[in-house]
Amino acid sequence: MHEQYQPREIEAAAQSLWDAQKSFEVREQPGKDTFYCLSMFPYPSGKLHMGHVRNYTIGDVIARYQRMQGKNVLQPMGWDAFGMPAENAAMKNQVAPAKWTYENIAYMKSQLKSLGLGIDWSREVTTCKPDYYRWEQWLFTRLFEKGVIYRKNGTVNWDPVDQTVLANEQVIDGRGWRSGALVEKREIPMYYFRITAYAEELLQSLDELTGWPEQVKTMQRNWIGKSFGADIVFDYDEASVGEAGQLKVYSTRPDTLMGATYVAVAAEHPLAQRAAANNPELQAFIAECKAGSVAEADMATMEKKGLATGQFVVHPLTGALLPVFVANYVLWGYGEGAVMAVPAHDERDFEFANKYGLPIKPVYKKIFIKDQPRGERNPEDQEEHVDPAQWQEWYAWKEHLVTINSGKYNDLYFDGAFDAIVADLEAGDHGARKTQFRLRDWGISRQRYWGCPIPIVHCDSCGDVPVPEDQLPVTLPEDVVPDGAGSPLAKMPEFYECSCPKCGKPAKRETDTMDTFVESSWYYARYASPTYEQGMVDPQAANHWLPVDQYIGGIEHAILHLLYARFFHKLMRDEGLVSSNEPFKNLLTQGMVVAETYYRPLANGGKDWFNPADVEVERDAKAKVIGAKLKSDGLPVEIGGTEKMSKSKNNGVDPQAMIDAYGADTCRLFMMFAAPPELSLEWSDAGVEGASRFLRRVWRLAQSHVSAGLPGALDTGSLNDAQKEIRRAIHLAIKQASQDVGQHHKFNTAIAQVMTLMNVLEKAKAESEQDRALLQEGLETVALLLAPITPHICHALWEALGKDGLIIDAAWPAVDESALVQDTLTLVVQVNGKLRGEIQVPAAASREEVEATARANENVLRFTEGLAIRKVIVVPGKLVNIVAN
RNA sequence: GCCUGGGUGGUGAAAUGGUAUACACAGCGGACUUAAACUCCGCCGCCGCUAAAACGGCAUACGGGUUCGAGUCCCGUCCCAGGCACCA
Repeated sequence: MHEQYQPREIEAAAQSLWDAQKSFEVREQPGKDTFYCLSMFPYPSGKLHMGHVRNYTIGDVIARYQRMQGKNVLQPMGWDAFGMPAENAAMKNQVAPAKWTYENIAYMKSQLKSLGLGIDWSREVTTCKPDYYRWEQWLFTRLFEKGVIYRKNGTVNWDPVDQTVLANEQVIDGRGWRSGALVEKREIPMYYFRITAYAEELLQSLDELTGWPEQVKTMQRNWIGKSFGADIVFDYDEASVGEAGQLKVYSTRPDTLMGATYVAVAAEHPLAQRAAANNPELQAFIAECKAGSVAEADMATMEKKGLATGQFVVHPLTGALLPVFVANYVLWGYGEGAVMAVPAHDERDFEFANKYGLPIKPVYKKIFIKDQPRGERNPEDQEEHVDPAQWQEWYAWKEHLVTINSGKYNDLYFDGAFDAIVADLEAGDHGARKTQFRLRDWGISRQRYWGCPIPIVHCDSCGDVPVPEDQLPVTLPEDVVPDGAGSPLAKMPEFYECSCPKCGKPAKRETDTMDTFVESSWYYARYASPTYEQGMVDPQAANHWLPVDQYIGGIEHAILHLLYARFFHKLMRDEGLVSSNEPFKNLLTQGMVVAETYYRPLANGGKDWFNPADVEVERDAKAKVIGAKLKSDGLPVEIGGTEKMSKSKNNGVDPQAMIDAYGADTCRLFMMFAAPPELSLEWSDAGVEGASRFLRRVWRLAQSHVSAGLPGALDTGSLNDAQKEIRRAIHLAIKQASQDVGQHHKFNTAIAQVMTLMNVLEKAKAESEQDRALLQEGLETVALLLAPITPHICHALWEALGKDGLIIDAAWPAVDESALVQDTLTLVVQVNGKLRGEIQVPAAASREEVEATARANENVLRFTEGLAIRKVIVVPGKLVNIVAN
């Protein structure tokens, strides 16, 4: 064993041994428990960033821990290789996206290997390769024939200068990112996955996902957004509209229909179009509604504007005429493209009504009633105006709402009003109860080059014809450099000119590609049989490994990716490819990696961002940060706060520099120790130094222990008190680290336990053979507990400690409960909840004995003097609280 | 705007409703060293009292509430972050 800790040599040796022995290549082993540990695969953007390192370290720790539990562990890796950044890089550097992507993959793969991840590289999957996407195209054609995929118009951001469709990200303050032109909304035909047909199941089966964070399930539930309401039909007022007809709206609040004072329609709605025909003002407003991006955040934060059409519709219950407005916040393509407005009970409608002087008619009032089942009015009910202070004391009185100003529907609670009004609408054929979802069908057409071609041929005679299986894949040419104006494929006759698979006549191939979320929706299943050529997945292999036991990835994927993957799994299930209902049994969502930002304001109002590595932080005597200056010129810079590491803020720290300087183990240890996985992690150079220091301490202790020769076996029956304390520390660490790693994935506290154990072991005597045998047990424990986190150093320690076999094949240590037993316990004593002293009691002491000892405590007597003791609360093993006044 | 989280020392953080600040980092003091690095030892929330301690008071974003006891549960407010369907 070398005297100094030399991470470079140790890590290279361990990694080449694992490589040579194919230690992490797995195959199906019937009868052995499987554990499929999956981290979200990276987009090959160039080099690894800190988020990747964190994500894959967490996954690797879990995978290695499960292996030590005796499981057959599958941990694969691949590349989410299609996407926009490759096209942007291509335009900037005049390189084809394919070349750029493959070079990035090669470099990032070498980086991942240097981290020492226990990955089965024989299963590597790359989504931009035809042997992967051909199966995506195959499934597409099956689903198209089944009607799960269909074509309709959708709204996109249109850059009128570049003549191209823009992603939401490419629209900055309503303008195209390259041209600077004002963006418009435009309708184009697109293909859609009918995800809404699975809305109910996607909602219901969230309940089965007991291994998912509640937070993520709540977000998905709200996203799917099941609501109970009614369609409500308003007849056109023929005099003002000029023709007969009906306007349909959906509302979750038909109970407030009596308070509706106007209706609002989208700019594209037929009523709006008709009214605009000879109304230039309305035409201008409709044009204005088309400006801006399609992003919902933009729509929701923009100023709510509207314009009266001069048209009216008839209230289905009262016969009153309600004015029809065109409003920019009503979206065509969401529901009916029209809403009824109840200003008294909806904040947005209230604001709008005030702005345009529309009537506001309340149909509910507050009452306070004695708490009892809803629907039963109590003769003692209080009408409004109960003093809130008084009300809080009368806890039995609860606030409820009952209808007013609603004619025959007066004096009802929500349910009663809802039912009565919907019943009348149904009877009058002007509405119907309806359950609706907020979830919309998934539009997957992209007018881009670097994506999976949509396998459809457009034939003048036969319509949209899916490409037959024997003509798949539709291969994407890999030597194209896009120019940012429209889709390159649409300008390549050699790509789109073809003949109809049905009738053989000349036809045109679809030139749109698929949303890259499609590839990432099923890669986890392909890993089970990555080279299978007879189908999308080998059902036998897929069912052996799936569902994924542990999925790990960023919280930013809580909705879209995770919902699409769940949807795809159900599609594959319904194709007979997999037998499970859900793809991911347990989910761990990691927080972001953030770092401080530094900048200097520029004359043009912008900011010049400096990398933390180039900045020197100034502190006061108490080490509080008081300023920062640039290392190169020594002049001050502004501190911009901690943010997600990004190119735009120039606060990224390259993980490679850390790996090169300290080694993979230090890097992994720091990442796991700095914060629990779910929290965001702040970058700290000093923290890395600390992690490195700890590993050197472990190495030094092991080295001095081993250099004196390995001791004989430990005799646990003849330990002195000091040795018992040390052995207790060893097994306490095992117990707590096992819980932290195995159950809660709190690697930071598990590491803290091992650090505490190291503090004990370093102070332990190493004189007698028994001392040294105990130290041997302690060091073996440290190596085993750290093995998943810092696998290289532990690999070397295991060998140095004279153990047979590799530590990757060793079992996770077991707790010896007898080592944890204590004779006396320390309890704290409180008086009225305030800490007043400590007492020592025998572990077996009765409640009475504990109470008596507590009451006899000097400080307790001081604080209870002159007071009557009302109550004594004894929490076994913890504390005594004496209540006195 | 809507949905979901978060806010604890100088910093990262810890705490099944039961001793708030474990474990680290930074800082300060000391030992070792020709010197430095490494390493080791000690101190380290704020305030009061004190020669020093003992001791006491106050602190978990802010304001209320429930409880013998609240960082943790409930109500309200503020701030920060993630997502919002074409970034991945």
